[in-house]
Amino acid sequence: MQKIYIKDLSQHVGQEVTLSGWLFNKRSGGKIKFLVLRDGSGYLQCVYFKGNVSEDVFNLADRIGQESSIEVTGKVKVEPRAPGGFELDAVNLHLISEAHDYPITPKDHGIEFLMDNRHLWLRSSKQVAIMKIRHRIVKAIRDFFDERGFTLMDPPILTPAVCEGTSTLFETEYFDLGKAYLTQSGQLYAEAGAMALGKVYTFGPTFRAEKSKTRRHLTEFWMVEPEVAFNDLNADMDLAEEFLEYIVQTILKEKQEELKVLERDTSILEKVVRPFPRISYDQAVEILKKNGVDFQYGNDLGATDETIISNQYDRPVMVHRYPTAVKAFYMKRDPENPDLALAVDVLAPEGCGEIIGGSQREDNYELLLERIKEHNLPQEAFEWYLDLRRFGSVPHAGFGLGLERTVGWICGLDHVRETIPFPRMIYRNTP
RNA sequence: UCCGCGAUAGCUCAAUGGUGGAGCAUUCGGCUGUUAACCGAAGGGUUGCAAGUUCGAGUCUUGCUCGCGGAGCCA
Repeated sequence: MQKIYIKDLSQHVGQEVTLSGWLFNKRSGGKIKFLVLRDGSGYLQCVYFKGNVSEDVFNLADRIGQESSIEVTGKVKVEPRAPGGFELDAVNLHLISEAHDYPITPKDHGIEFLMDNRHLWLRSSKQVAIMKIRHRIVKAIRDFFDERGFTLMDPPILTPAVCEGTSTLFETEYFDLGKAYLTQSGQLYAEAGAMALGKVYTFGPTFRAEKSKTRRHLTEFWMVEPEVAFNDLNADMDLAEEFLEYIVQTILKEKQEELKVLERDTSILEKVVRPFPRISYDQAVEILKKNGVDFQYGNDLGATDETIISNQYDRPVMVHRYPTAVKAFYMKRDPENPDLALAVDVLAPEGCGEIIGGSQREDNYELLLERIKEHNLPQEAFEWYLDLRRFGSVPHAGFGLGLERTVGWICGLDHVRETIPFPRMIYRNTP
């Protein structure tokens, strides 16, 4: 028999079909049982009338517990009273594996309990919706760059130490070569790729051993990092803007059902269209001062500062030209004011904070070497990176987008821990 | 790392320093249209760990452990 999934039931109205899945919920009358089946593609209410099935089947329907795996057979009918609009008039029930005392009941649970049971929590309808949206965002990201002539280029996960200090890097032994570290970013490798292929993007997991305990931080998260030869900061911002619009509009178009499960207010997402406001760091500081924040010029924007700024707008806001002191060594200085870096952060609305950080890169050999020395970085570790400026250096720019923060924003979640199947955080690395 | 809050039944929570309860879940019974179904009954406890105050501690004090919220940190 052909395998049928719940999402395709509209094509089988009036037919007798068999579906397999798990018992999601059960309600019963004396001679009627409502078994809600889930199969990963949807939910289906199956009705067992005492007179329509054998006594064994009816007793089985009465007995099995939540999350028992089953195979149901019956006739598909349109039924406005059933969730989803379709119902199965069941004639048979086959038990695959019986379950009892499933810990996650259809009532409220605390976050600690749910996180301890993350492997089971993933079966809940909201978690299923989040995972489907995450998947679609990943596809939208790849489609966007693939359709625009970018080449996906995977950077290494294991890297030598190249950043300032090792306190935020996860460390591991690497044969006779000493220590290796889990990557924090594929950017420097993406720059090498851009010099080879013009337009590249990296997309993979990155790791930060920061002792951050906030709703926006994971120790292991996914980042997509495009890098484009001959782009300047403005072109970088154009790309970021088009990219975010594409992702949000794609999800709005294709994932309405999941957004509804998540009770997401989509009117906010509908406003995410170009152009996004672009303000300089100096203008951002003015906004903070107008809102009564005692902000020290030259500092980086804190979480609450970002919220105040993004609340001024109904769509993502791009803040550019930060003081060089708070930004990375490889960012190019603004030729009109060497105290500023040609950097941009994109802040998502609704207090979600930074989801993109990018910059035009320093392409001058001498200036880059100077910055490496200023930051007390080991020059020998950067010789390969300096080579990119020795041999055919060009202006180039790129950015990094945090996948989990983006998923959290689009899904309207208040914590990134639900945006990845098995989150890794400072105080949790199980299950 | 800092500030704040918390830990009581499988889960979510209640309990004036004086006999530890409820809802859900589980088990049993009832119900032919339920929508987190409903109705009736039963079982279920080393109140996170250790010490202290007290005639008496789930409740007050101290320490520890674990977690949660926030901050800092965060190319």
